[in-house]
Amino acid sequence: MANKSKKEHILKIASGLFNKQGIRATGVDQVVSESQIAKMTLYNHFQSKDELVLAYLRGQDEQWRKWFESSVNKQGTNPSEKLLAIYDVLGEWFEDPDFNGCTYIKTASEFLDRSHIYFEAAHHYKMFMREFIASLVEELETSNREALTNRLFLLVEGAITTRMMQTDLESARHARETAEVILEKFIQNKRQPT
Amino acid sequence: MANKSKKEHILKIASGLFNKQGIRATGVDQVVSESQIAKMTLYNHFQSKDELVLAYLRGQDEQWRKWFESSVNKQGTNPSEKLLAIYDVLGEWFEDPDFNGCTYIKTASEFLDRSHIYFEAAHHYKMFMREFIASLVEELETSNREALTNRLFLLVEGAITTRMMQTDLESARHARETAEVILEKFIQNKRQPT
DNA sequence: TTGAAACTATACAGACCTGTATGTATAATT
DNA sequence: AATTATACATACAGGTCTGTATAGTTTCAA
Repeated sequence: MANKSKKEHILKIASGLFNKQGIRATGVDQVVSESQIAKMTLYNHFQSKDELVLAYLRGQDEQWRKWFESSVNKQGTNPSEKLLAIYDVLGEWFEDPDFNGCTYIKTASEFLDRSHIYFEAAHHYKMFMREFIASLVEELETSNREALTNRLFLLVEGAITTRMMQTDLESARHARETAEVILEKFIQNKRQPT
Repeated sequence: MANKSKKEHILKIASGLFNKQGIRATGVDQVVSESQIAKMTLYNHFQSKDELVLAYLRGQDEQWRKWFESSVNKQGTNPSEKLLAIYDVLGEWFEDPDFNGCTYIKTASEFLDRSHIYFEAAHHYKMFMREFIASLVEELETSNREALTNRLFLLVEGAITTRMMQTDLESARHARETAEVILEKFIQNKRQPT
């Protein structure tokens, strides 16, 4: 196994455990034993568990967002279609048998202190989602872009949370249907009569 | 200090710590020292940390829901007013300087295993919120009560999550404004002309 | 083939965790 | 006055945690 890929291997195993069990519940020893490496190898690549966790948070963002944004852009051709596709892609995510909720909602829940470095990271990465919506809304013809962004973002977070909590297994569809109503309300109707 | 109130005192201190720091991050020793009691006193009242945690989850539900439902019922006189009042009351909750997010979203985040007793408890208590909405929707004249309940519930959970994550500090207002649009869409317009 | 870099295994330090054991103090009840 | 319940302080068992120390082994390039 090559030098660089060993670090990636450790990070991959650790990410899986953090996602499934939580950060506090996952010890370095478990990461070591499941990665089948020596403990010192981990500490050669990561200065501390903190650094490993931050790499995990960064990696999840890169990986997940790449998948999410490309999936959305594939499904929709114009901005309002893309905005609605967000909820369809969420639905695909929810159907993944490995779906374990949103890394950042979970991390913020575990480290609620706003000045904690993990909370800050979680907040930071979560804002990208909001900005992705905002960038699509920007392309729309509507009077109040910020208000629309807030509402659509709210629906995304609600869908993720209710799905994670198992309180609404069809939350993605419900969010989409709600988004449709909201979008209609905000968009100056420019549709061609068919 | 009376017999019964000692148990309540311990539970109160523990609940504050669980809420602020999380369940895993709060050790029995800290509960003991901050309660200013002997460790054996805690273990005389609670068989284990598990039992203390379950008492915490139960207590939060009783306490919070009593406050929430009575606040909502105070603010609204008819069902649709009450449904919208939900988001105003959420807003009041969010302004509490001790606001620390939803106990059950946090607990589910910390103990993601669906068969874990804490996750089950969190899910259980969370469903009461959904049922509260459903009971109000029940009184409305509308065609699809379940669909409306799902949407309003989604907005509640989205508002709580975005507020906890600090990604939308006005989420209660945004949820309310969204709920107004949804409600209008679902209710057969029976308003008297004014 | 030699030498540096990376990895391995094992042991340990020091702090934390949950839960128990022991013995004492206090106050109400019998 | 004796009993009972409750609380107290202290110590400890046995396990976990993060991180380090040490010494031996593999890998790979010059």
